[in-house]
Amino acid sequence: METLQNPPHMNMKMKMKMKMKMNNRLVVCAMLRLGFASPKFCRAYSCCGSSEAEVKKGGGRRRKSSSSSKVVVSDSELKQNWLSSLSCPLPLMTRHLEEHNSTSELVIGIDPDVSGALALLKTTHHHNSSSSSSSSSFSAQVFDTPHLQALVGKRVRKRLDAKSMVQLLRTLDAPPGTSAFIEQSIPFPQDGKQGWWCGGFGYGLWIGILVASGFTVVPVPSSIWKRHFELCGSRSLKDESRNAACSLFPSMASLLKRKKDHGRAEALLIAAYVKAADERSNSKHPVLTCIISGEIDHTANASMETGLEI
Amino acid sequence: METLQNPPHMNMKMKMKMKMKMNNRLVVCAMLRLGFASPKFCRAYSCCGSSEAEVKKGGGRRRKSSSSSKVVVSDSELKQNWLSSLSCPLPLMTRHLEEHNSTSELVIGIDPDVSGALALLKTTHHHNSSSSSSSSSFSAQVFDTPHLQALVGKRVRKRLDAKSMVQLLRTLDAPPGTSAFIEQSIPFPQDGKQGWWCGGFGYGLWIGILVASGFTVVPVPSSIWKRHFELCGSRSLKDESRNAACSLFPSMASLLKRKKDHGRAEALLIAAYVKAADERSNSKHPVLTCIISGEIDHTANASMETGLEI
DNA sequence: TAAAGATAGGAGCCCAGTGGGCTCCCCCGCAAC
DNA sequence: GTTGCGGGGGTCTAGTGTCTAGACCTATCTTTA
Repeated sequence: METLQNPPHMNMKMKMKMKMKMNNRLVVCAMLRLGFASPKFCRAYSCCGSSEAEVKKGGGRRRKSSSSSKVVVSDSELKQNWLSSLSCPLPLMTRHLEEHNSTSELVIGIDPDVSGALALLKTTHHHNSSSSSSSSSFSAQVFDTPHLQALVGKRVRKRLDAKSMVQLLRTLDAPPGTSAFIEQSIPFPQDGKQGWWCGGFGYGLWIGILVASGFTVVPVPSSIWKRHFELCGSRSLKDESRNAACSLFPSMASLLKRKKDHGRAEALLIAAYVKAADERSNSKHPVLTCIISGEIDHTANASMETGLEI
Repeated sequence: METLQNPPHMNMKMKMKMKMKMNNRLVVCAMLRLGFASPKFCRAYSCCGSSEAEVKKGGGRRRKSSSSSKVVVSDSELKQNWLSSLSCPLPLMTRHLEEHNSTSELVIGIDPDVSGALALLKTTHHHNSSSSSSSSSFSAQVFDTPHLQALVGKRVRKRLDAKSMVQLLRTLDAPPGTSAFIEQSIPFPQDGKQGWWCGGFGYGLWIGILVASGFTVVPVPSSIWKRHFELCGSRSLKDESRNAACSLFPSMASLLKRKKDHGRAEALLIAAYVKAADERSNSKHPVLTCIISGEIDHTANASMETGLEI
């Protein structure tokens, strides 16, 4: 007997619309706090101060030559849909979230290159009763991305090791829904095809593993955190980023001595940037626990009308 | 406090070597049965009839210009390492494997393109006591790969939907270790960079999701199953593959009527090819339960000396 | 092993015999129906 | 909405805003220390 079952992604557009109505405010506010969303992006959301009509108009771009008004969703909706497609709740996620000790926040930064790295920042808040300022200590870890030698064509090349990546993530013992910030793969036009392929492969492999493992994935363009650390200068950016990581994490200087430790520095800086943006927002809870908003999608059919707040 | 922990992929080479000693025979025999391994490839394995010295010599390629003998592992080892890096045992996998009802075999075929599909073939063996021939019925399902509209540059493009892919895989209710055969992404040199990027992205995303979800991933070049179904002809291969899928799965003809159903046909044919190769081998158990061999790696430290057989 | 510099690159299988020969897409934008 | 055809293509953010300017890599291979 051969059958076709409707996959769960059918009627996605309708589900997305409903979910967005519920989650827009949380997600956009989180992105605002992080500095990921440009004012224009947020203005397009009705919950952030603009009119609903502005949402329907779309972002005003990409109609350079297409005169037909085939745009049914706005740019903001597209961005939001893409972002929310990068986090998938684990079956037991809700319970774990409640059991999660919220006094320590985990942030993961990932450089997805084949010589990249994964950085884990654990921030523990100490609410000092004797002073009004609450200090926070953090521990940082960095792991080189597991890779192996593979035979591609007639050559031996480095490829990411999916199994070891999965096992590495499991050893982190991060609670489900932990936010993983991954640098976007944006190759240059003059780069070779193999560079483009590898960029997409590493990016996709990390996203797939993270989403399937229950993490909340947020892509970050490299220019974002580089500007934050004032690394957008002209010369020797690789060395500058390593120096910046050394000054932020002095005890990791021994791990950042070599040129080839650039990937470690990048992963650390991504995580550090997110942490800085998080603390700047004065939020009491981990910022990106809001972004996930995945369990709402999971229970949308049951509590569609009441699930406006987590 | 900042620390660096040695990731679990350290000493990978040594671990790989030990694991290969244990798993070579099983994996290679499985690949032989499937027709994935060329005779030359298998000859390089001592367990398949050749001498150990031949293994150490390497594959005899890729030393076109490099006169230095820097090759320390053979081509076969590289291939095997890559293959074994594409399956990761779930923590509770061993138990689930034993509980798995072995009279039904699942095979997953995947076309990783953005308009691709996933095919699920479930074979149920009927051992008819009245006749000597054991018949087998199978059910086929096919799912379009979930995708969404994303804003890339100033354009709207189709991108794979990671969350829906994960949820789709969960609805399959496949036992851990189920084999997923995914078509390899091999772009052409004259193809554009975006094609190369997308090929790598879809390939990596599927692999990441599958490995993290506990599936056993086996990449399959498209030429393999196309030759098996004698589709390597010259003209209108897209239509031919759809016709072939229709004849193999007559009741799915309604799902393969359009040109754009090419991805469904490809996924079905990949799964059908694997099933055919599986049955041709007259194996009593699902062939690729052997390939996983992941739990050996998981317990290698404990039972390194005794774990020669599963 | 690490670094620097320069350019932007297929990959896989089979057969015959350690290289040759042959195969294979994909994405994306636009126009037409 | 689907098909057919033809060529191989950056993308992102922020500002001077419904466009422009300026920013950003990567992989792979060879040589040198």
